[in-house]
Amino acid sequence: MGMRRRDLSKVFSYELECLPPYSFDLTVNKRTRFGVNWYWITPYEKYYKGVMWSGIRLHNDKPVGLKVKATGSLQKPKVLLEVFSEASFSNREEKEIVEIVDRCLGLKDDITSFYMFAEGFPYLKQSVEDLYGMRVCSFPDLFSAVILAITLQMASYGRTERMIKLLYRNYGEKIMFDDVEVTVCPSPTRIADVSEEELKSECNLGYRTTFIKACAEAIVSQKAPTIKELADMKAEEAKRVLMSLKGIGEYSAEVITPHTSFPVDVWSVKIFCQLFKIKIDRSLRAMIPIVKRCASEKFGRWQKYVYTYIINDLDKLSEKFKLDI
DNA sequence: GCGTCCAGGTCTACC
DNA sequence: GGTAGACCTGGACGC
Repeated sequence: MGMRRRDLSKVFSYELECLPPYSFDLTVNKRTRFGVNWYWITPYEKYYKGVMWSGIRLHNDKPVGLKVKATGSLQKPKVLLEVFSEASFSNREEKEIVEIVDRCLGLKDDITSFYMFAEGFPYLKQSVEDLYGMRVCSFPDLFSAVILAITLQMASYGRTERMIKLLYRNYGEKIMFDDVEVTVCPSPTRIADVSEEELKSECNLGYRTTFIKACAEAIVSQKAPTIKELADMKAEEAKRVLMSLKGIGEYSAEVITPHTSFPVDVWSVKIFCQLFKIKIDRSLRAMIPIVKRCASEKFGRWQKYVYTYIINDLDKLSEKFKLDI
């Protein structure tokens, strides 16, 4: 395979505005699932002393290095972004990069309204206290979202992480900037060019291989929308379009969509039934639509925030609310 | 140790 | 318009 490494240099910096309260640390360094840290943009990014080095791809697949840090305080937050690349950017590209980072950091989310809403639910009140300032992160592009959604299917946390890391290691790209090395997401073009046999054996993807490849091809041939296009659609429309991709069912569409959603699976449905006091009177899989309906009625536009705050606070919630996980 | 079972979802093929 | 059964890999469990 022999991954070439690109050396990038600084092109521009930008100060992003964000609505308080904002915790950069809790947002980019989510400690989900009992001490396990989840990545912000790539599993190979570096986070050290409040500074994040990560990388995205632009529309033309060109890798871009990001150095992001928060200055100021929870109540007077500022985010400083430095951008690295092999070549300079057009104004439009600069704008695209800033928009992606803004969205991935959830900077413009009206979190104060969510916190007021959360007052009405004891478990949310607790989570807000525990994770004060945390935002929901969006995805930089459709393909990285698709990779996560598909590798989450029918797999333990360990297996998901292994598949993702193999995909990034084998087919992603190494970039070096600010003396830090980061591996970015594979481009859909690269994955579309790899044979199914190779992809399957190199990344242990199992039957998910076909799904990943079909999605990569749909993106390359522009049959799939961009994240931005999905965001501009109505929520139901975005979900419908996502579900028309091979390997993307309801759960994956809800993981990927930039709109609010509640991506319950057979593992998390048990937790939500306990918190929402829903009686488990059938198989866990059959409980999923019931829990989803309940979440939609109770939480409306805050569903994704509710989901993320609960899932990221299970250590404390399970203790306090005696959850059987 | 070695087989067997089945999972944190989706598709296909049947009603 | 709804649902059983197959599907990769690999961890859990029975012997």
